[in-house]
Amino acid sequence: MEENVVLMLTEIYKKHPKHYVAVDCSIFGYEEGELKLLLYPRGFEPARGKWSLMGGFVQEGESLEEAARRVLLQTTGMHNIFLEQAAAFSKPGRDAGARVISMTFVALIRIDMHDKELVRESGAQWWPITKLPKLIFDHEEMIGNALSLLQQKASINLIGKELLPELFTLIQLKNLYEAIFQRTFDTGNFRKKVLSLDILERSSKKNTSESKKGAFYYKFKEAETGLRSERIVKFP
Amino acid sequence: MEENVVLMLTEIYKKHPKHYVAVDCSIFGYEEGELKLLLYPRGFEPARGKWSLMGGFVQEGESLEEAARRVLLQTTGMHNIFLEQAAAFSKPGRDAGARVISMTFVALIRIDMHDKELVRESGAQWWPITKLPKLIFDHEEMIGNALSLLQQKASINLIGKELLPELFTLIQLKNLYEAIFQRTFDTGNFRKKVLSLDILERSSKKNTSESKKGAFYYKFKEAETGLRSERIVKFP
DNA sequence: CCAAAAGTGTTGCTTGTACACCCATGT
DNA sequence: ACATGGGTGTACAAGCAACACTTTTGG
Repeated sequence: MEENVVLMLTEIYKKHPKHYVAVDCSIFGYEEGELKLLLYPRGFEPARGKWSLMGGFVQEGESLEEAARRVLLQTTGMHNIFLEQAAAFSKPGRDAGARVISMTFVALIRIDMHDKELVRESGAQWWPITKLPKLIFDHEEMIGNALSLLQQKASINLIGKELLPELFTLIQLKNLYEAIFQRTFDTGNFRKKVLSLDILERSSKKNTSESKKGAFYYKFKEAETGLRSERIVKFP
Repeated sequence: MEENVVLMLTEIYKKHPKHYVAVDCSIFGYEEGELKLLLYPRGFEPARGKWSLMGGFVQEGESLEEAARRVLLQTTGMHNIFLEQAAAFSKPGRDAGARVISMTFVALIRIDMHDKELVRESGAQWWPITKLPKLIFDHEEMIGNALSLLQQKASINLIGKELLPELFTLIQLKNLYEAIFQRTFDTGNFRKKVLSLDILERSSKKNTSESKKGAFYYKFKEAETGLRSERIVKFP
């Protein structure tokens, strides 16, 4: 009897096809004043060796997020990466190898924290967002979408915690924002805006390597888990 | 030889499991001053008869968007519905019947345009967003997410074209926004803001049914395909 | 006439933007 | 001493929010 019910249960599902489901991660980092993206050469046919986003297939017992975290751990060696769903790409012909539905994620990591060995082994490289190589399939569209989302997010939440080192100067933060939005911001106005949010804390240390006068290091306050969301910069 | 290559191609994919993929649509409409959602009683086990979002399984040759449009056509009789991806729900245990990965969509429709017969046949009903019934699985979370997205969108793009009749008064538009954000807006300020966008056109007709004085009907200008995006209301 | 909704105007406050200017210091 | 980036101050414009006021018309 119990078996019978189970049979009926699965019956309706069985009428429908199953699909390969993958995740692809746009991994953003910030280094040398540039916003960068971690890309790797695809390891299998078709399009082996071509540049692509980090990705992987979703397994039986895992959610999309878990699959994305697994991929990130494998390629960067990091846990606890900031991760957010972006969009699904599902056109039947999008992957030349098979019908694959792919969910994209935006990941933000601190370049100074990741496992450089692991990355080197896989042949992955950091590419400045302004000079990306040609990518497989629809990965360029994925990146465009991911960048829009990052801009969207950065315009209403102060980001930086995820991309900058523990301590950073306001100028570095401004440079990050300039890299994300590909435009300049007024120094004074940017400072005022950011400090008015009251989520940064000035440390006593100064960065003397980038200027003669030296700039105070700041860090994100502990408790503030980004709960407040206010417009940081006008966007678009 | 050719066969051999194809074999190799598919080999790597074959190592991975396939999944049921579904779409679930949060169908919003606006009627009698209330924002409403179209729900229907689930037609099969498990949870047969319980309220749920309109959904369906993704078939072989169709994208997620196409699947969503198919579902919408089947249930409302309408083509060309405004549709936007929301989020993916993929926790392994989320569907009691089988492991199903579901992509949610936000659909906006004009209640006056849909096929009421078709809706009645399926047993579907329009529920005010403020008084929803209990829903299956994680559909309540899906709706919460969809509503946030709708608010997000409405805060930077003037919506209304998708939800209101061809001709509408500014008061009706304000009521729509009040229904979406569950708060009131100042009449004068709302008018000024909306008209300053210069995307509405005043018709010569007046609506005399809702007031003694009568209110001018407006409509969206033709060419303006919503390309401009400006903050309409502060959100949050 | 007057209640009620439509529509306009005024005012003060907050925010954004441009830009001038002072500060500290290594060379 | 001065060039260089760090940091502050000011002044005007734009945007926002609150609310008073005028208009129209059916009952």
